[in-house]
Amino acid sequence: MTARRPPLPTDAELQILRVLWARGASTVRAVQSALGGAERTGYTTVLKLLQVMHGKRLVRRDERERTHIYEAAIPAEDTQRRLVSDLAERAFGGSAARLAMRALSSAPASADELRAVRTLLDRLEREGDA
Amino acid sequence: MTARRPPLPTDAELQILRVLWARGASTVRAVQSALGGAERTGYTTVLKLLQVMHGKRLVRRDERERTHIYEAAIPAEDTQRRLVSDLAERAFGGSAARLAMRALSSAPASADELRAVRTLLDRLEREGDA
DNA sequence: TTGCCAATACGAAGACCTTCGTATATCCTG
DNA sequence: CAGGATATACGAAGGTCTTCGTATTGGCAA
Repeated sequence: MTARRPPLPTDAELQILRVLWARGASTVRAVQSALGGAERTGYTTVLKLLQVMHGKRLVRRDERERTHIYEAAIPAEDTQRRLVSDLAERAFGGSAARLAMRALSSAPASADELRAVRTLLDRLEREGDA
Repeated sequence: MTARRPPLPTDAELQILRVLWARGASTVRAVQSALGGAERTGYTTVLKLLQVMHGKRLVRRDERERTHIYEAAIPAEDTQRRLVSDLAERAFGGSAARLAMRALSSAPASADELRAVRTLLDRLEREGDA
């Protein structure tokens, strides 16, 4: 059997992953600061979360130094894809396209973003033809 | 103050809402059957869920007859929009457009669906110009 | 060396979700 | 009218998630 893919991150876990994706490998302390400091989240809370995430293989950990360094085990793109698929499954009968349309029509997107979507669409239709 | 909007549905709640959206107002028994019968979900489980959802105002209930009739309190479109916004917030820095792109590039969409997305895009860009 | 600060590990509390058992009421059939 | 089937109500168990307190260890400065 191959190494299992980790489960989808929970809410608090996703918050931490966002920090790790943005900052790259980080200490617990750095993650905690990025989350808004002690006002928002206690240090041991972040630590515990990272430990749990390590158990789930959502993050990797470098323990060579006393102060451990954590980094996301899975790129943002992959995780985002899986989150979207999950939502499509749960709320859109499995159709990611319907989900995408709901997303586009729900929030006002900038002209730049709309252009980017169109470019992507062009590419997808070309590939579909091929 | 105006009537509060209900919270986002949980997983099991969403499953039930999907039945109510598809079938319209239904009895507990009908929902349970639609979910795959007793093999999949016990009757009292569905009942309890609907009672909880009623408490959260996710569903409305007609109690005039002994056998209550439940219906979704919020249309599928609205709830889907809120679910998408929530995910955009949690995993895409608030950008629904980036979420849409991830959705489109993650799952193969049919040509029909791609056309529909393009049409929607046309409309959005027109409205943006206006 | 002693004592302090910072880090990790661990456990447990409290919240929410899902599931189901049981109690009770109501209806219908014979 | 009695008995069974079917309905609702309620409580509680078991799971997961998030939070934090406390214990312990390692390093460093005076």
